Amino acid sequence: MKEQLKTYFNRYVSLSDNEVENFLSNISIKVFNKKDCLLNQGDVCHQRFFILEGLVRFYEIDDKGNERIDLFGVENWWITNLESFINETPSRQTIQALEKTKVLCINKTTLESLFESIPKLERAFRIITENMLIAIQRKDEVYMKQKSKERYSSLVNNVPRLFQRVPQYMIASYLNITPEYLSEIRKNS
Amino acid sequence: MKEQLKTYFNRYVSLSDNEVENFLSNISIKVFNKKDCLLNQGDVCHQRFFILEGLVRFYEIDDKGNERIDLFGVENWWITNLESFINETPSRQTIQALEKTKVLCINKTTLESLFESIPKLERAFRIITENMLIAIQRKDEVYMKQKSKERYSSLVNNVPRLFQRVPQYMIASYLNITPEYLSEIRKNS
DNA sequence: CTACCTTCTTAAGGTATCTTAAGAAAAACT
DNA sequence: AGTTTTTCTTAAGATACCTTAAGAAGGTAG
Repeated sequence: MKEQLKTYFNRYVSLSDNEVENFLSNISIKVFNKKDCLLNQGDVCHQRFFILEGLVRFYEIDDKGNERIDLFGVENWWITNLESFINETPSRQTIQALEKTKVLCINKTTLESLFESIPKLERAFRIITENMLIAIQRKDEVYMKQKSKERYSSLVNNVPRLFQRVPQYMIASYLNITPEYLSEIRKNS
Repeated sequence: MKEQLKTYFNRYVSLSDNEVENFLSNISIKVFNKKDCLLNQGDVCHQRFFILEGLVRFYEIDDKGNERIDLFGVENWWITNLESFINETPSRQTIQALEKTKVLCINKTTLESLFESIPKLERAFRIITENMLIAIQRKDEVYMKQKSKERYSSLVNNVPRLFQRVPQYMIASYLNITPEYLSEIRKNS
């Protein structure tokens, strides 16, 4: 686990063993079973989670009671509701484990004090946030510009593994299509 | 101008006069006329721009030759093609001035060396990036979940000033609606 | 093995939105 | 003031996608 984290951070900055130890001593590990929620809609998100193993979804429920999935989180991703985390406002979204999921948890004040003591960690988070921004902009490019059928094939081409781990109706929700129409699309392709 | 920048950064971190001076001595100022491009599709984006005065749009052209506006940049916003800037890959988007626009320009290596010499500046950019991420997630919430009519009224309510500065067909593009249909929506509301 | 629950498919009819085409209005030049 | 260019509107017909409803298939639990 220490190795996994070190390898991960070394993509962005070089942390010494000491710094990794310091980081680790400030975080906790939690395991969520399938269907458990890491964060409930309405609650303030006090933590950032780093997914060691497993899979989660970040979703919201609209006025008609339909779920809409914004994002899946897999191994080696940080996940949180950033708006709720930063402003300490109630989350409009839920984060739920879709498999048994093991995460690192770090809360806001701890993270801020770690940024003081390990500046390279703040750099890593600056870069990680930039990468998240790029990822969401890329998703938008696809989703704003393309029709359902094309969004579906983008996903098939870019993240084929997802289809083995997630039921099709959740893929549909993530693609912003009804499950019925996704079924239709798949029949004709 | 120095004051504008100082006020801006002080939202996030407290920079001393010296640090602001240091920052200023490393940047340049440019003025773009209406319709000038800050960045052309196909070019690598080597700079980040801070808008002192004016208005720009960030847009791309799809396969059918239609423009799609991702984002407007107004006073006190940083704008860049982050993906192109970070990976040094050709930009799929163009950044164009919609009014006479005065910007600060800072290039990548300069910014990185400033991060070394002024750690608080890196913190400011970490926070600025987080806020951009939140803004884009909020936009997505509206755009994925809501129908055209609702997207239009969200924009009217949240950024009414935009309508005085931008032609309606660009609003339509930003809302991901055809100009004809936006016209229809406005008629019935 | 049977029963239940979750997920996926099919099809008919409806609606939001686009496409095309044309003209009106407004703004920008000369 | 007149001409050109840009922007906005209107309307008819097309299409992508949704809604509803029902049943099929597959998994899980008693």
